[in-house]
Amino acid sequence: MNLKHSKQRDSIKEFLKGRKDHPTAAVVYENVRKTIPNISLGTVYRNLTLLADIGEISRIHVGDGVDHFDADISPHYHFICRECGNVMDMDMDKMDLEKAAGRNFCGEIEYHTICFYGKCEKCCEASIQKKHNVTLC
Amino acid sequence: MNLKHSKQRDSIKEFLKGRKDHPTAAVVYENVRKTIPNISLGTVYRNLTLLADIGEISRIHVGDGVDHFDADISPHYHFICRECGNVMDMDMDKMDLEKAAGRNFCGEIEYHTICFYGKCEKCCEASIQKKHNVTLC
DNA sequence: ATAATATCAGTAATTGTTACTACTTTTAGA
DNA sequence: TCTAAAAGTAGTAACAATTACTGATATTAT
Repeated sequence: MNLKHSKQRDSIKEFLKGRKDHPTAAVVYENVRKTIPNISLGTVYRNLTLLADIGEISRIHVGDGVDHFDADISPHYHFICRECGNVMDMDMDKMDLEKAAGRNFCGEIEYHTICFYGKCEKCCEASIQKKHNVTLC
Repeated sequence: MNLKHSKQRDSIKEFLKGRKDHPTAAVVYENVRKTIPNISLGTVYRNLTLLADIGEISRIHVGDGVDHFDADISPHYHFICRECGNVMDMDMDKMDLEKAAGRNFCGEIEYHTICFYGKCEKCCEASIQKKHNVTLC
């Protein structure tokens, strides 16, 4: 393997592993800067791309125009709140859809993604509070 | 409704309706230009966004960094060829996944998308031809 | 008709991401 | 443990997709 060690890449990977949300490159940059103040945004992008390419992290497209990254590479699905934009994991098994999909399809299906969209728990509570003008404890 | 009529918007909608693939804004622009030569790319973007917002078309994110648009707003899933980048419809029923997903989730699920990724029929054939150095009829 | 306003063309600005360049680290081998 | 090749880096410029702005035009209700 022609990969060399770098503390920048380590920090990026470590930061991602400590998060359960799905940060963007900009968020990774802002946070890794706390330990490596002069790290470059380009370095963050390059290493996120590299880590995703070699399969150590995964890149998530949720439709907000920004790439998100996830240290959890086990197969799972995502939920995106249309209110606050948060990306969270869905606690459900991965579906065996590819066999069903392949019945009417002549190419080769390699993998699939599912995104659920709606309003997350927090935003649901917030809108109830707003509607009834009360504060839940 | 504070919507006024415009031939630009009509052309955009009509072009989209005549396509079974899922063109990008740039492709829409290039084609609508054949009937309205001095239409602006900004107008295409604005109207695609407007039509998507009012639900007359849908915007598709497949992860290639470019937005695709689809005049077919009936619920269905997509396949994206990782070789040629084509976006096509999957001929399968929409799954009832939201009930299952909601069991361990406290927010409100409004809709979901599924994207299958792999190699399309054409690209499969092309790679077989390349491997065996033959031309299929 | 005409006034109000949605829409337009053209262009500038913004945003997320990638490429480039000269300098710095890492690491395998003498 | 030197040393030099290769990978990595910071900083910045470039890029591509998209959006915002501006003054002009088209549509529609009255």
